[in-house]
Amino acid sequence: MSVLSGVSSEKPRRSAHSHAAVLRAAADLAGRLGYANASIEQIAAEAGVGKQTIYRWWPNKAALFIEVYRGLVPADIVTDDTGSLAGDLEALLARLSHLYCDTPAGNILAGLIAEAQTAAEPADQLRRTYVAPRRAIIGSIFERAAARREIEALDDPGFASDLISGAVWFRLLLGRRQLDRRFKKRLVDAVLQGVARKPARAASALQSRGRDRKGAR
Amino acid sequence: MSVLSGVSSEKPRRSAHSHAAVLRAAADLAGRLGYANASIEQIAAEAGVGKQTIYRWWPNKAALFIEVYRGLVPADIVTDDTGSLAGDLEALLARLSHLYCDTPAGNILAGLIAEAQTAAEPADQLRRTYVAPRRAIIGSIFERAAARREIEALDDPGFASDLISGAVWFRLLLGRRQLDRRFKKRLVDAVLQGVARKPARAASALQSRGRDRKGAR
Amino acid sequence: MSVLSGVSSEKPRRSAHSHAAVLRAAADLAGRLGYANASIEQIAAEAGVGKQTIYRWWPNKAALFIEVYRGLVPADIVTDDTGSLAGDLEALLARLSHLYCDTPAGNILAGLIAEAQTAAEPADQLRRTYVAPRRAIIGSIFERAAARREIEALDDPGFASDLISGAVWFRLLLGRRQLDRRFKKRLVDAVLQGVARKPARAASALQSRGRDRKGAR
Amino acid sequence: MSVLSGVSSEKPRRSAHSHAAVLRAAADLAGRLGYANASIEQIAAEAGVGKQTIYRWWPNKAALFIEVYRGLVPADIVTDDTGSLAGDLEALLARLSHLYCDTPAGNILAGLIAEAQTAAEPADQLRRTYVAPRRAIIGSIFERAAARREIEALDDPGFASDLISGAVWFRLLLGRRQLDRRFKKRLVDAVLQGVARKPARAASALQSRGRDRKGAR
DNA sequence: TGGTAATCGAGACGGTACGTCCCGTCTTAAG
DNA sequence: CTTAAGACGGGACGTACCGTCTCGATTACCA
Repeated sequence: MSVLSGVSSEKPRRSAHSHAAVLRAAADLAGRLGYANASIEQIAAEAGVGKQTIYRWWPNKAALFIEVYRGLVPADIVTDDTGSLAGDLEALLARLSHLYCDTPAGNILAGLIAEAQTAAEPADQLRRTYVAPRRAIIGSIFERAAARREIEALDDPGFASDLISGAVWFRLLLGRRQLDRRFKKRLVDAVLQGVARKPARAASALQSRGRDRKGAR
Repeated sequence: MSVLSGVSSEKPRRSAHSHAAVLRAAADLAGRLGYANASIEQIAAEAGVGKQTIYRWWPNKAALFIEVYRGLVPADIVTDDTGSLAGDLEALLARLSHLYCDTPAGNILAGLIAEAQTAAEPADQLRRTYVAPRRAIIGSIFERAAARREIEALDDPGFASDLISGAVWFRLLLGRRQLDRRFKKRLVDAVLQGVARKPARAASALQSRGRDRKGAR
Repeated sequence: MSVLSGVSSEKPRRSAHSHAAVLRAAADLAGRLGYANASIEQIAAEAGVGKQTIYRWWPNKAALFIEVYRGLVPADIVTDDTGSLAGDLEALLARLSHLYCDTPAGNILAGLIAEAQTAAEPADQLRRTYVAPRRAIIGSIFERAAARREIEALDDPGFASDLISGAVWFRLLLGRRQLDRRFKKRLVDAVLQGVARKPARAASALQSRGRDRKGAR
Repeated sequence: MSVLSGVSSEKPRRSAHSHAAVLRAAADLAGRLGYANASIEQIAAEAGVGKQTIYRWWPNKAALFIEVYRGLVPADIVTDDTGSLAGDLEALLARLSHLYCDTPAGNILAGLIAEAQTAAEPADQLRRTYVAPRRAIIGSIFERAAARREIEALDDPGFASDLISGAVWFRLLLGRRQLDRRFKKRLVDAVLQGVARKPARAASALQSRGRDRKGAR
């Protein structure tokens, strides 16, 4: 079962058709014009829907686009087990790169984060929709690694997640809009050595990394 | 001399007073209402300035706020040498925390990044005003550490900078709006172990901090 | 039996209760907000009725309010014989004054007339509901006067009616919203001398009136 | 000097062109669709003007249309002296008939009167723009007649005016939208006999008119 | 006496218009 | 010739109603 599912039963949405059309139009326009320039007016027109229908179901633009964002994140962003922590992280980075470069998701997310600076409610929803699932995904990757005794269990998986998310985010939104091979490599390395600890008694593992335990807080 | 200064000689600004008043009003309004809700109209009114005066000197809202942002970053964000890499990073984090939590800088930056997703020119200016100076600062911190032979010189200081900036950014804009002690500690640790390498023969460096290092890659 | 009654057998109205509630709510709202500001939406809400129920029984707002108007005109607006033309006219004016000043009828009528300028169907209905009955009433007053040989029969009673109705209308809708004693006096006088002719051999009639310049009423 | 002139110097209207275009478009649309259906939105569009420009200069639709109405009333509605009261009144009726049948003035006036039932301010303005000038015109006709000793001076010229205006109004707005020859004749007769009094020693006056009881109509 | 159709309230739907805010440009008058 | 002030054409906001359209839930009539 997906981490991001099970959210659709909020209200008795009467017109499933209109609902879908609005989300589609919103994603479209955000892709073409950017979050800020995608007006409710245009979205309504493009969806062939009255403005009121939008305002009926979403309290504000942010709420609408949070649902749009949710729809853009594919279920399979939670990756299969590749057998190694590095492999899992690389697979995730590939999927994030695709999500933010080939869909309007990056643009939308930037707009949402900007809006979240001022309004409290969008901020909360954004944390629930974006931060929490992201931490869940990355957390489970580390759990898997710990389960296969590749590393010890992290005592703050949220931090690891934020480190990765922040780096990706920074690179994509302020850089060249792509995650090059080198960047991905460095990021995986930095995470492996910066936040992960080798398991205590791990003969073979000790050789491969030789990192010791005391002092790293 | 500051890394971020020396940019003011663009045009023969007739009214230095008006210029300052606009920047002050813009910072004020962004602080109170957020970047998106601070309209040129209000800024002009609050500054006691004609709208045209704003449009004369800045091509668009983003350009104005980039200058506002620049003005909010204090010269002393480039810290003195504390004698250790960890110390320097901690000092920087403290200053960033202050900048983004106690001034409208975070709010403005979020708005600018959102705008940069759509428009090319603000994106460029933003990279020049924000990304580049930030990399310069962090780069110089690592250079200092290499000079005192605490670490080897990094072969990609930009990556280290982005890793730190991204993490801070993520935490501040999507989290609790503060960098708690634990987070700062973890981030410094992760950077030290994740991107820095000990110098080949590192006798003196070991002394400079009680932290032991043997075997870190 | 009233001149304006006997119109209710159009359809098998299922819910007499709803029907009445709608008319009541409409009259109420028109009184409080004016014809134009009384929306079908509010009327439905205030009547505790679905909008469809209103649209089912009345083709448009004008039709609804024509029925409301009809309901506001009391049966006894057709006055008893006071014995003289002047007396009958004065009695009518008193009733009209009450109707237009103490009920929303004036407000509604103004709205209906405005609407009738554009739409043909409301115009027709308005003539049937308002102009025709008014002419009938005033016509019968003059007939009564002719029958008692106070005046000769008018050859255009419609004109006399319009003259009176117009004057009342003008005064009420554009003036001080009341018919003062002096106005009523002058109007009756003007009608008596302006449209009525004394009967050819009118000995008795002259007595029955004894009205001349000085001391009328 | 015209009774209805001297009103244009209210504010420093910046764009005389826009001002005229709005009035023209409003008159046009009211003529085509009626007062109620002429929306500010359409007027702005047809005039090639921003909506705000309309709201800037007129507080509401009624105020705008009062100015439109004022512009539709021709200066020469104040007629030359025809030499007799009957002639003057007939000339006025002819002009009113034209005004209300061949221009949107009637439609607009109906809308304004309806609106005046609810709002106080439009009601006042309407009295100033419509009722007062009308009374002035008709009053001066009667004054002229008194001056040439055709009748005695009226002690309530306002009543005479309202009687005429009301009759015309009623006929035009609720009838066949024209003032036929017969109606005009009857109205002039009724006014002459109903509100005007022959002068006490009226030898000359009788000559000047040659009109007496027999033969009228 | 149970079935079935019309009617009921509620209110969602695609729309139009409202009156307001702001955009970026243009005009005016004062200095 | 630059200001502050603010009008201009325009686009979007979020709201109120329009008249039509589904919904179940009564309800009243026929079977």
